Amino acid sequence: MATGRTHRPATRSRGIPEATVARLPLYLRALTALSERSVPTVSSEELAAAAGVNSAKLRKDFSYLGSYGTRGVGYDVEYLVYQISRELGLTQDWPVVIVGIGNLGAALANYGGFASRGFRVAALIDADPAMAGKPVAGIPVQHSDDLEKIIQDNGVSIGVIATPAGAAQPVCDRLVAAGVTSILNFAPTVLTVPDGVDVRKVDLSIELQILAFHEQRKAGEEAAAHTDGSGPAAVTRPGSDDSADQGPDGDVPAVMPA
Amino acid sequence: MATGRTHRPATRSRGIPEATVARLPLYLRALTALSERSVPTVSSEELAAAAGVNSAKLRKDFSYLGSYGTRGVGYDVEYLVYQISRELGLTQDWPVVIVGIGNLGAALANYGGFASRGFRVAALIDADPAMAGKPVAGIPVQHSDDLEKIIQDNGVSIGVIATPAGAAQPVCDRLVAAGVTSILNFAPTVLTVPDGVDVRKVDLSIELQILAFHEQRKAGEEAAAHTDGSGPAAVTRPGSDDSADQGPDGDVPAVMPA
DNA sequence: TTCTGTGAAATTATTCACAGCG
DNA sequence: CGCTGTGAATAATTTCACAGAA
Repeated sequence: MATGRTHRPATRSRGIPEATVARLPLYLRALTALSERSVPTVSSEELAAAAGVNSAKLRKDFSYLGSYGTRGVGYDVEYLVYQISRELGLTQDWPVVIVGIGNLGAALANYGGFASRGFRVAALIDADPAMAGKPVAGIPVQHSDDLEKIIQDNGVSIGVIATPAGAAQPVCDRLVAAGVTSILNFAPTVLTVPDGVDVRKVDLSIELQILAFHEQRKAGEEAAAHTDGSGPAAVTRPGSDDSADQGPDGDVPAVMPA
Repeated sequence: MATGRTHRPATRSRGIPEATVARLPLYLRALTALSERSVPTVSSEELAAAAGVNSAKLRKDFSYLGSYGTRGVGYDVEYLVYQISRELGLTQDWPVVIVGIGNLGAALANYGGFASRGFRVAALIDADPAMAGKPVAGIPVQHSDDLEKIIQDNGVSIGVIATPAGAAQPVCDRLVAAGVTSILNFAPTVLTVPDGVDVRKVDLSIELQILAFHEQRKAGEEAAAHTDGSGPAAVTRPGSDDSADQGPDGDVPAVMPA
């Protein structure tokens, strides 16, 4: 468990449910687009469509922030942009460090949307001495020996880990020791952090595996038989003797008939 | 939901809750690590710790798959690896295309974990003619004119979109028209897809914004005043006159006193 | 009349706690 | 005994549906 004992949901801040918090950026993006098109007001229905949620959910979400709409009219775009930005803490500037400047780290450094709203790449850090000084996205890479100093000098509280899996936990520990309290982890590892540190994870292969699950289900729906037989055929139940390992599809009854 | 009208949860397949499905890859990774260390069995407690969840949840999750454990002992690592792999559809091979070979697309193509388990990068596609033929991660980039043919020739059902935001929806439409039914979207856009197509989204700036929210909350907890004043100061409520706009922090009353 | 804001109901997810198998 | 599997209890989230402001 990333956090030790479940203390407080660690999430229900000011009463805004975590699920709502996770959608605020979505609304904000849709609103920003409207703002750029100089659209003055928007209804919950329209905004919900733009954000890909349903309007009841959106209204409920907004109700946690306050009563920012006008009945019969909708929401003032600019005003709502500001309110959500403030709620998300984007009216201030967050210096961020990226640790691990490989393919992915470099891509992140170059990612425009990164810097766009409230976030600023304060430093790029890599363990490879050969990288040191080399500019990536216009920012010179610094060696990880100086990690602590970089964090402190820049007042960084958000760190992005894009190292290989093996390096992630040590890097995480150093970041946390140096004062980082929020971590975005791209390495395929479960990070252990002390209480009070937030970790969010972005994991490509997990997302693909979830898609594969649903994909398989779809396939099994139309063609009930697709038994491939190519799996590790010799796998047997440890305790029990044999029983039928069923094919990969949908609604077939038993899997382990005792 | 990216899908228009909510039809069917699109998610509750074979009765396995979506939240459980989302954790199976986590368990699988932890189990694979154990397997590589030749650990024969593992208790729910140990495995849960390795996966970063609590053991009751893990047991409940596994109970949806069947009774794969042995009371008093634990779970057979190899057997469970196989069962979860099969459940996730990873005993078969999923050809994947990546569309948009910029920084991120290239990083994805190079990402090892991608190919590692059940997934194979069947093709890289980019709209830039200058990219065509250039190998990335050992795979020659193909031009997007041939997208449909590539999908069909390779029997691709999973597509990864790593294009700029503006190109994402058109690319998505073409992928879907060509037969792709699962999409992993890295572009910061809400994709609209027909019913039956699954979309998962990976969005760096959304993750950062969620972290910023919690970060701000932490800051507000110790120092109630951090009023920056740098926000769009001139923003006023559209309809109403004043009323109490509540402030950004925890439980402290007002910060935006009209 | 239109569209927000929100109680209440429905659904989904998590956690508890313990019966019972090995 | 130890540890799984699971009903039952609790919590979180989503959806419904409608009162009421503009």
